[in-house]
Amino acid sequence: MKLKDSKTEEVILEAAKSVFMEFGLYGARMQQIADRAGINKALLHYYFRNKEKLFDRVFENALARYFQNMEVLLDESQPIIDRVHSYADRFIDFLSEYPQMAIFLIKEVSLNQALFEEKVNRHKKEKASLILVLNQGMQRGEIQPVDAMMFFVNLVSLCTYPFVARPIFKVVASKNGAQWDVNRNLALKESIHEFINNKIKPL
Amino acid sequence: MKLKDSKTEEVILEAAKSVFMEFGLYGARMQQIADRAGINKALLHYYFRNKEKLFDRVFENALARYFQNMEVLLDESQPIIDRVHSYADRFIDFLSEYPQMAIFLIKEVSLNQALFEEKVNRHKKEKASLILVLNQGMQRGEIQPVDAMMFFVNLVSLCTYPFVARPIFKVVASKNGAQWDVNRNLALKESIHEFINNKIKPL
DNA sequence: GTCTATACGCAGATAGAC
DNA sequence: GTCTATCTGCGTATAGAC
Repeated sequence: MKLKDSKTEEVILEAAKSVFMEFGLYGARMQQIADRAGINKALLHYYFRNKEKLFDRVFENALARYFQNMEVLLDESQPIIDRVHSYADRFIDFLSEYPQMAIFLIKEVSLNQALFEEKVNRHKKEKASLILVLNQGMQRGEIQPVDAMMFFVNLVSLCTYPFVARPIFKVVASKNGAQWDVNRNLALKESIHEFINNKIKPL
Repeated sequence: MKLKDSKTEEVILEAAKSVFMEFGLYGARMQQIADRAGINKALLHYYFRNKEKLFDRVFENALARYFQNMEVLLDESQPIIDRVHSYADRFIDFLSEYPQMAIFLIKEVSLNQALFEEKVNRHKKEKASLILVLNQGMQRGEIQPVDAMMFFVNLVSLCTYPFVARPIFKVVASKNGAQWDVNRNLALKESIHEFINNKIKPL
């Protein structure tokens, strides 16, 4: 029955999130986390015992947010194709707000796949899987038949990689007299909506 | 006039490449590079002075290979739309052979954008920019009008992210009774060709 | 050129005062 | 709970023998 969420603990978690997201597990420095939290290094260990455990907490939160996006898929009041459009929009909004999240996930997952798998399983209670919903939509004849897994991969790629590789795209853009900015999100969404319609919109 | 490429130097570079690609600049350990090269740690410093300089050499090679892909775009004997298809295919073949390359680039670029920009400039001699070629194609009426930068981002996303986020996709696939394997490359290519045709193929 | 041994610094973790 | 001071281990880098 612990009602007391220590203020300090929250501050630390917030600082840890920002540092871990920027530098990853191994790149992050406990000193920097302490600095951003405005406290001492030793206090980090007092609250979270060690770096891995602190990271775990941050990672857990990140994963929760990541999977939380999928819930829109379960809104039975909307036709499936609309849910897919919303899903893409939310995905991009999420990444706009936490641009480091994707690369943060990838970095650590690629270093420690087993850990990731274990953690994902803790979040799998939801049936809000795009692939599931797509298959459902195909059975009902609500959408065009597609390879659901491939569609999922394509869609997530279109949404995510612009954020993951933003530094690269910015360089390419400037070398070509083009723009690649946050304010291109709307155009990105439109482009993806077009993709979705081309692939699964009923004729 | 140095004709003599030291055998040891090559072996070290090969080992360094594999370790740096797997763990990144800061994650890589000189000891592990030495181990994979079958030599001693001190010898690394003898040949390359320090870790950063060794990394530089590897990074340089990676960038060269990365940009080398673009050359197919300049083959005037082919219609532009075919070049774009080839470009995508080559991109995927490249990433199949060096699956760590993309994430390797992203990791380090996101940590040190300035360095990346400087290095890219050293490779910019080529006019083989997809964006340039697209604009050319539009002027000639060879392809449908599109936002060239957005098309570039979409296309690169579709090609690259499946490799970058492979661990994640594998987990998702297995949780949904689907497959996500190297041997899905052909299907991935087909999917991307469809995207290209939808976007820019003349009616 | 290649090795062993070692110096050096950094970052995570702990001890212990307050 | 929060701090300062300190220990410890690891990883880069160097010295120096062969």
